[in-house]
Amino acid sequence: MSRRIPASTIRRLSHYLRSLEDIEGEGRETVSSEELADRGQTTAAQVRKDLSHFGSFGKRGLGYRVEELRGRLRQILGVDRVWRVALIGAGRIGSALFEYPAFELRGYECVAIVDADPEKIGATWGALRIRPPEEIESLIDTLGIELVILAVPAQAAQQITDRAVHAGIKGILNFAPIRLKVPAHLAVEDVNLVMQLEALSFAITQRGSGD
Amino acid sequence: MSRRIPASTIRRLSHYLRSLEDIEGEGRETVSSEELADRGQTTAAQVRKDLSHFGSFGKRGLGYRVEELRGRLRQILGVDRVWRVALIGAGRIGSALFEYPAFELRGYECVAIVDADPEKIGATWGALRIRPPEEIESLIDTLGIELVILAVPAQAAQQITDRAVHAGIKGILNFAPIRLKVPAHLAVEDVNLVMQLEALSFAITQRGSGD
DNA sequence: TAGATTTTGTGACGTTTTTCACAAGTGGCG
DNA sequence: CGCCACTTGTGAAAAACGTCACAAAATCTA
Ligand SMILES: NC(=O)c1ccc[n+]([C@@H]2O[C@H](COP(=O)([O-])OP(=O)(O)OC[C@H]3O[C@@H](n4cnc5c(N)ncnc54)[C@H](O)[C@@H]3O)[C@@H](O)[C@H]2O)c1
Ligand SMILES: NC(=O)c1ccc[n+]([C@@H]2O[C@H](COP(=O)([O-])OP(=O)(O)OC[C@H]3O[C@@H](n4cnc5c(N)ncnc54)[C@H](O)[C@@H]3O)[C@@H](O)[C@H]2O)c1
Repeated sequence: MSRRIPASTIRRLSHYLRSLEDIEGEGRETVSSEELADRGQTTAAQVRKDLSHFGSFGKRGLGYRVEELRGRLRQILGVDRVWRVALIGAGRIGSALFEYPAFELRGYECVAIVDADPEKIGATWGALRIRPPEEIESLIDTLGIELVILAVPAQAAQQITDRAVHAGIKGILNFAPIRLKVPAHLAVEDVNLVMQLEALSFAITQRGSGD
Repeated sequence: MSRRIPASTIRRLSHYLRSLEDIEGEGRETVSSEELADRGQTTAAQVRKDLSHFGSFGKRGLGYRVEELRGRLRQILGVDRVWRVALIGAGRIGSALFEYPAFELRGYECVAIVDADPEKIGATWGALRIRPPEEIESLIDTLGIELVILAVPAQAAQQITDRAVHAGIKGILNFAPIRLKVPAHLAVEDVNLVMQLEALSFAITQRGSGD
């Protein structure tokens, strides 16, 4: 039951949640920390330590009730409710994301799409009409949007961010390869695929030369 | 000059490299650890420690010569050469990635596209023709492919991986939301956007209830 | 009920990573 | 040249994170 939670713990909690869904799908009722560890590339002690930051959810000798733990994790991760999301940038990556069903399945509901291209503004994607950037603030405000998926070119990203932040959003999933300047309290997750490719080439290069 | 390098160091090195490119674009010749730190959301001491794992590249009193450090980082990260990449899965995310210029700019050159859909096989994207999965091994072999960008549905991912690994690839950028089973020496980077959204909703939820 | 068996929750411990602090280089300038 | 201002590189200290080991709780068996 501690205060500051390591980011690595949060990542693992997401894995545990996915594993629990799988296990529930298999019809199982309980699960041990050891099994969760096996499915998540970690150790049983780590699983228990991770969970212990938030309380004690298991029964000694038995393990965890799958359904209960799943509910607890959803609560902890804040996915026990619907999050209203705006997609800003209806380009290549934006359209792939929009059609990706996994987001909505997890409670992230895209309720607005914004793009600056006059050719795109007004077009309909699913049930949504693409809106111009001028409407960002009012959309966020009237639709109660808390999260933004930012998929615009790098040079537009900071400006859009400032406006979204000003309108009261709470978190950003940022695809633009820049470090956004935001108030300290705001949550930002960067998706940087070039960095991940570089991690791969480093690992491969290192391995070859190192030992 | 140590042996085992933290993953967080590698991530920061990528940031430093990008910052150095910006700085070079601004026409500057030298840079201090402090300025690199400011641009990278870290500290000057951390920058110096990160670099010190690989040697000493700066001059006391002066800082680092931008061009030289950039070259060293490219060498360290293994991006001082071209990496041949296969894109497997020519769907929504695959097509966004294929058209993303940042990869090629950094030396990741897509030299093959594979998809299982008969409607897609044979189509041309840029200068490439989409190949059927049966050809994975021979493409990897004859084209000298070392990296795979895996953008197929989760249920196909492991099978494709096994074949690519068998054919000798060295790293995988994996978009499928499963943990791939690969030999220990193989480099895998997972892109898991749902996990990143969950990190956001956790941070937001936590902040609200915590303090 | 007693004893064997299982598995959690957690304090203590060990390792990794970050931060700190400063001696030692470097160039500029009077 | 000698001093000053600046900045690196790096041991040592601190903090963060992960692992271990075991008492405690729960079930099962007979
Ligand atoms: N394509 C990829 O695979 C990929 C991968 C990782 C990151 N990214 C990053 O994601 C961002 C978008 O990439 P993309 O490939 O989809 O580019 P894209 O050009 O296909 O799409 C960008 C969209 O943003 C719109 N836009 C531009 N300025 C805008 C503004 N001020 N307000 C609202 N909309 C605006 C454009 O009209 C366009 O529709 C870029 O920052 C890119 O670096 C792309
Ligand atoms: N769309 C997104 O925004 C997004 C985001 C993150 C992760 N992902 C993941 O990326 C993967 C692809 O997603 P998508 O949205 O592009 O799906 P998609 O259905 O649009 O594309 C998948 C492609 O893979 C091809 N394919 C299927 N089986 C194959 C096989 N055995 N060999 C070769 N090709 C095969 C299909 O023909 C299709 O073209 C999925 O695992 C998904 O979970 C998608």
